[in-house]
Amino acid sequence: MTVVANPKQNHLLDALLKAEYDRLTPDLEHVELKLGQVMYESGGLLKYVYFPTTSIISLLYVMENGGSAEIAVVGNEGVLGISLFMGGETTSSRAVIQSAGFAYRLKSQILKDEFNRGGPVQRLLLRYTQALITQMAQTAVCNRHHSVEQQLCRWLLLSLDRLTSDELTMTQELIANMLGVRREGVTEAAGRLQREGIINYTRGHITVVDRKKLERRSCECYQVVKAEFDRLLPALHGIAN
Amino acid sequence: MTVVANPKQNHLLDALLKAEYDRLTPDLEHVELKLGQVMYESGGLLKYVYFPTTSIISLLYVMENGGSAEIAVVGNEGVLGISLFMGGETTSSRAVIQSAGFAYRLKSQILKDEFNRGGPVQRLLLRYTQALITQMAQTAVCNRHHSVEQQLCRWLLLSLDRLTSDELTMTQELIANMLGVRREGVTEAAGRLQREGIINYTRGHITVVDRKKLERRSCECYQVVKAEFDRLLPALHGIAN
DNA sequence: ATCTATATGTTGCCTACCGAACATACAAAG
DNA sequence: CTTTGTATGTTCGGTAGGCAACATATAGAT
Repeated sequence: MTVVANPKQNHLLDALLKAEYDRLTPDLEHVELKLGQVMYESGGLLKYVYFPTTSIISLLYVMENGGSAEIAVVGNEGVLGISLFMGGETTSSRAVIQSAGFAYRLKSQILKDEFNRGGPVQRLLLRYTQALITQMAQTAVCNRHHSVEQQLCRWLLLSLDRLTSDELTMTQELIANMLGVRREGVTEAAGRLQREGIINYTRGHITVVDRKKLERRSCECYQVVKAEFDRLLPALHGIAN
Repeated sequence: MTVVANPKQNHLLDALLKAEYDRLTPDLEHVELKLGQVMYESGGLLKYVYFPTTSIISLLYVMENGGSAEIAVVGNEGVLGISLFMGGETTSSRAVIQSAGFAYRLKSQILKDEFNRGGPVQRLLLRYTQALITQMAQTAVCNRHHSVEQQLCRWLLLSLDRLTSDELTMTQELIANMLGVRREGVTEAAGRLQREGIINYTRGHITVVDRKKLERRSCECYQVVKAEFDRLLPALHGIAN
């Protein structure tokens, strides 16, 4: 893959009209994000917002007792740092790199100014936020009702959709952290999926072999979230919105 | 309580500047909402938005198999129908009256126009949305990690904060639906709380006797959500925002 | 005052998941 | 090619909460 880095790898940036795109590009910085890197700490200030291209960022809530749970993920379909333009300045969750890769970052103030122009950029960002809300809501439902295996499938699918390859670099321990379950639970579920030829993994590398079957093993939550993203953010290449 | 109905009973309306408040009031309709009434169906269009004054509305996701889970609640601190100005037009959740009472409703288009002016009303609504997002995120965490009893406490506290009285009209069956757990689980937890003199209930009426103890029995989620609402929406009476 | 719908109480069994402790086995570095 | 850190496998007992089936009690209607 010798694709030259390009802001348009991020769907939100890609959806901008030429005028806005040209206004923002000079300020976009291409940065590499390492696995496990903490982008935002709960309660911290947002100096930059990030538009992932090949990376995936996980929004994680860490409890007082150290337990954790993933709230949502942000990949090339979105942007990290919505609380900036929502007016909160900070969030109560932590943002961690779930899958190493690249992103374009932008100084907070610049995005804020752009947002406050109130034009298509604002509308686009709000629609994205709405999709993210759906993801969070569905996570709540999923946490309540679905088995570890179903959730693992959902999680793999959501990750897959945000990557170009069908392999993800991710230990079961880390997945367990994201899902807020024990590692053993993930091991068992993953073992089952492997035995049935749905996935394949070795020490931190998971390859999805049979995506169709994976979808069938997942709970409805994956489809609900995906459908909502597709509805709110269909592929619009500079078509405004 | 012979308080004359007043839009300012809703904190968002109360926070408006005089100019905006005067612009909107002529279009506000005072309506009564009955327990169990469905305000929005999943996927439906939003004809009105609602600013509760004495009612509480529950955002509920209903799964394919009929199971359900509450995503968030909306009371006198907020507004039902954020997806309107977020650009989604619809949501994937259902909105049900959890506690009967009154609300002011506004034709969707009017709020949308006001939002699109981009002034303080927009900022206020976005900050509210941010608080709501926190509530959803915390619900996800809570569903993952906390016991039925802890969740019941959190739920009672959140409801209490949105009412003027310390009594709520609500069967255990309904609470169970909201929390997405079995009724028996609620019965047990409620029984324990009653035996310890924290609450008191009889056939659909729950009275909170010792709020302090209730807070101690709740998980951290209640405080996190409350703190975020207080931070983002402190009592601002027409102070703009 | 009685009836009846409905809210609450209770019990037993079952499964998924937790917590902890430990065994194995692979990959990368020396 | 061996070492060693780390990822994965497995097992055990414990428990919360699921599902089902039923008992009781009370508010409100007649």
